[in-house]
Amino acid sequence: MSNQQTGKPTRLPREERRRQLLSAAQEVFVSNGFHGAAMDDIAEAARVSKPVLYQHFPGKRELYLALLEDHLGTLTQFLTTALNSTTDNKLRVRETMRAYFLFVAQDSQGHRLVFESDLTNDVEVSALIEEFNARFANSIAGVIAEDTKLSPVEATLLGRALAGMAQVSARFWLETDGDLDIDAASELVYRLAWRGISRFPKEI
Amino acid sequence: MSNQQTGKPTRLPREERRRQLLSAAQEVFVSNGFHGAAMDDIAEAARVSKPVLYQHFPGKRELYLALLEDHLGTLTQFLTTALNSTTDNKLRVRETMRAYFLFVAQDSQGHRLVFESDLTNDVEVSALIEEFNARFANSIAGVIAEDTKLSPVEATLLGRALAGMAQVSARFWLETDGDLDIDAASELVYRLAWRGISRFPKEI
DNA sequence: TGGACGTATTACCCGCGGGTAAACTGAAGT
DNA sequence: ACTTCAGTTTACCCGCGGGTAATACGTCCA
Repeated sequence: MSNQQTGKPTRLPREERRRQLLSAAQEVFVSNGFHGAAMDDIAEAARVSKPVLYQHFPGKRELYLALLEDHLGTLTQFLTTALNSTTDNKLRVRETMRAYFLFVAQDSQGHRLVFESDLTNDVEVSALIEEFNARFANSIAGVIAEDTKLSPVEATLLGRALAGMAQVSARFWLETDGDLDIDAASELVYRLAWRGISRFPKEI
Repeated sequence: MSNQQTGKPTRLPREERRRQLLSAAQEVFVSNGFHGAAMDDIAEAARVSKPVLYQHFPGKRELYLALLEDHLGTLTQFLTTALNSTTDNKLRVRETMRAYFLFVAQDSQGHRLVFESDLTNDVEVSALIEEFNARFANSIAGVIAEDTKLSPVEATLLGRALAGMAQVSARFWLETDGDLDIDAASELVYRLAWRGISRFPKEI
């Protein structure tokens, strides 16, 4: 493996190289999954030899984890921004739904690592994802508890339900791009969610 | 590897052996995932030597697919029964949600293969799952379209959203068993869903 | 100018695990 | 009893892929 198709090794400052490696790994992991991605593939995608990879990351797993944490951080930021953008619960739900759609629509395809990981048997991976889901669902549960008289346990279940709704619908929407623009889609799902939870305790 | 801890090989009629192998494979796949499961593990779990496995299934992949199709079939049956159990859409949604919870609560843990597969990069696996999701979401979309004036595209998105809600909340509920019994949990999520979709086109 | 350190590379190791060849065994048919 | 054949086992192959020596190259600083 030569660094450029036919060229000499290009030397890069450590941080820059690291970013490049992460970006190459991202692509390969996204299109092949963790198990389908070979370290050789990633090295090749980065136009670098394998040991370079191991100078920056102790192993494949850690490389993957670095990316996963990265994207979970981004998504968390999207969501907290949305949640804090207003004090009106209705608008809060609307903005949060929109944030989900925006995250999924990012060109990095980071959502695939988060929501379609094929490394779910790794305890650390599943812990990271579960921790994120728990935090997010609990935020929603808080909003629900505020507007209804449901018990914490019940509110948490509904929080998970709505989080799942957001995640699944956003991913589906992305696949069918063109049919519905992002605003129309997220607005629709938001309305579904809001109608579902608002004034919940009352009949029908 | 001897067939019984300390015993001689036990000979079994073909069909019976096949069922036993499937059941052993099920356990191993469920607890280790596809990639974490070695054919040796499965053979050992079935108290059988590896070539026996290959007499019944051409390969690991096919063994996995057999199980996956099996569980998707079961779930499909649960759902169609629920969908056909009434003509009242409200009750239909309720029964369908309940069916989802019942499926997840089965002791076979089959839902893990379906909803937490780590073989999503395999085209056939993802096609099977996607086909199922599409069918189910479209059924819901039909119910929605019947009760609202949404376009097919919009109804489909909401169908996916509700399907995702059912799936995610049922799985979450299973993890926290004890807090809420299955009827209370599925009832709660059903109400969330039904409030969300019923009379959708009207404001708020 | 030269050596020291960080950056790369080539070339290799080796274990895990999917898959198989060949031989063994025991029950059923003649 | 002898054959036969399905069901089973032992013992092996071998490639993929994660991970690692050992080494070369450049650049900065004394």
